[in-house]
Amino acid sequence: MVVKRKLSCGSKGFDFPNIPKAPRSSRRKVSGKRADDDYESEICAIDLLASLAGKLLEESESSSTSTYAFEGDNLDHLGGVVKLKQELEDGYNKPCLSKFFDQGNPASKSTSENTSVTCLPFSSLENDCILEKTPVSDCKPACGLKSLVGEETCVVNEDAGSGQGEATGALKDPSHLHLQSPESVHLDGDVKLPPCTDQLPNDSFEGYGNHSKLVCRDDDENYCKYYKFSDKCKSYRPPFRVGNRRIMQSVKTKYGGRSISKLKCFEDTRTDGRLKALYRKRKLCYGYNPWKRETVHKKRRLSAKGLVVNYDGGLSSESVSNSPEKGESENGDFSAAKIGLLSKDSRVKFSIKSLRIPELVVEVPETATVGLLKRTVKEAVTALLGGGIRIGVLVQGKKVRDDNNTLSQTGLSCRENLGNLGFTLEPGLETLPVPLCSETPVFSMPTDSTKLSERSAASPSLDTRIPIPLQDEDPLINLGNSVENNHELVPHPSDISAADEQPSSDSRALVPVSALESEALALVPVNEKPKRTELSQRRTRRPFSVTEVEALVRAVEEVGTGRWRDVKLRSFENASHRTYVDLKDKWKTLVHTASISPQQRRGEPVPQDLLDRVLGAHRFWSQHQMKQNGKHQVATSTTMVVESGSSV
DNA sequence: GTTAGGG
DNA sequence: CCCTAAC
Repeated sequence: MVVKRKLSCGSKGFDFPNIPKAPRSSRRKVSGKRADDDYESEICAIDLLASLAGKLLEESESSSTSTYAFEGDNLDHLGGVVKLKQELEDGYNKPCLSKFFDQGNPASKSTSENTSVTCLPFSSLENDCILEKTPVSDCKPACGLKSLVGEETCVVNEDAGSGQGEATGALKDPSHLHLQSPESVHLDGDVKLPPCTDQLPNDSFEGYGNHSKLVCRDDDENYCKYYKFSDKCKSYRPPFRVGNRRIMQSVKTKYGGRSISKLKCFEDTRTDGRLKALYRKRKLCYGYNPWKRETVHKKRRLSAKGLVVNYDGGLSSESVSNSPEKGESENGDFSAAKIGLLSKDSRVKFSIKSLRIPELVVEVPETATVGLLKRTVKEAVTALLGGGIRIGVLVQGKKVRDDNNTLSQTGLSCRENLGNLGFTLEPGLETLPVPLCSETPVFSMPTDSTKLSERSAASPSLDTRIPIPLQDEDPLINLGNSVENNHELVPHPSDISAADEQPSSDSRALVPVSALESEALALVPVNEKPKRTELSQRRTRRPFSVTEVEALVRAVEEVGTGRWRDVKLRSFENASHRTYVDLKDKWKTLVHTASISPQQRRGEPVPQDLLDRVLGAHRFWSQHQMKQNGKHQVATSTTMVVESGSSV
């Protein structure tokens, strides 16, 4: 028989010292581990560029060419380097990149000296991230890619992080990709740069042969650099090589002034021709700031149908003139001059003004804020790119399907009119619609997925439907990150798709969704499989109002702590955005807030009387729980005694 | 699915 | 607000 005693106590009268709850001490707190693929979506833009570079290179190669495997520090033999710099910060970036280079990284210097070749001394690689190494083609490197910052660096900017907004970062119309002769290498000025562009090191995106290097950086001055060779070269394995390519990764990160360097090796078995970005720890490359939010730079306008998002600028690359007389780096580790693999002729320069995702469909309610819109678009782009994207090449408006033809065979050479070269972004093969979030019911999709798929297959358009929470707050505002809010809804008289080679593909980048009473909307990317990163999108911070706090306090006073579900049902049943975990967390912070001096408190002040009630309830229910525990123990032993003695 | 606690 | 272990 279990002895049960009723606790007869009011909400006051107990003033026991706070006694910690029975800790679940046995459980180990495993530090949050990030999925390896967390990074992939975040550098998908790099992936994209690299894929593009690889594609271009592939097409420029004749089928028999690779000779050398880049191994270890044999950078002298690199056929080329493509370096991409990406400012990333947990998917978002900040404008300034200078620090890393200010610290004496020699790689940062070469580009600032009017050389079109950025030479990265291998010695610096230990701070870099070498992802892949493959044999370098010795074919006539018909082209190279060099990205531009200012004029030399490619910046894939997902977030300008600048008050100027509209900075670099988006993907633009493939038709804007241009081929240029070596003599006319430069950007069309279509790429906008963040305010700190001038600080950007000239650690630019360059390409020679098949070797590419990707550099990304987050706002904590964390850098990752990736080297990658065209997959095409996989078939040209040096005799001494066995097995898969080895991939080395060296990541240097810095947190709070501390640097962490890691060197890893991977085996890459991938054969899909895409760059493989290998991340093992998100935090290795990105400072962890759980409150950071991201945006995508974009133009947007309100149309009759709704918001239209136009991605503008940001993804650009430029070919490199690999003239031997150039590119001798200070350290001379690998330069075009030393490489000597690149012929002086038949080189084609590409100035990729921009890439644009032809069609991106997201759904937002009218009441969504700009910040949420940005977030949504960012998710859409991330999902899009992360799902695997293919590059199509258009010449004279016709799609070039034979990847084995050389550029000249395709009719592309520096002597030809290259104005009609275009690139398209196409959805990858994996295009199963997957909900990105499930907090709320998924909307009906404006059009059936079949049609979307058809349209996507028939054109370079990509549809990605993304739900966003319907909220009245701009997370960026809440974060005090006001720079992004300088963006305005800019009326955009022209249809963003007007210049598209697919005029039929309408421009509804954003389709208004009927307002739902629920505070969150669902999204369904139509063509891309989102990655876990998207799935675990952090919710928008929604500070508790005093009213909510009061309701919470009242509920806790009534049902006690430890019954958060009841609290939720009792006082927050209609607040769909408040989960019982939220309430529990809020209570936790309330107790803490009430325990500290008013001077230490932040945010919207909570009336002292409420805080007093918090402490009172906390004390009471803590004690109550203790008594419960003690009673339970007594009861247990009593039961045991009874059972053992009852012989029943 | 809830709860507790660390991050 | 997220994540995870323990229930």
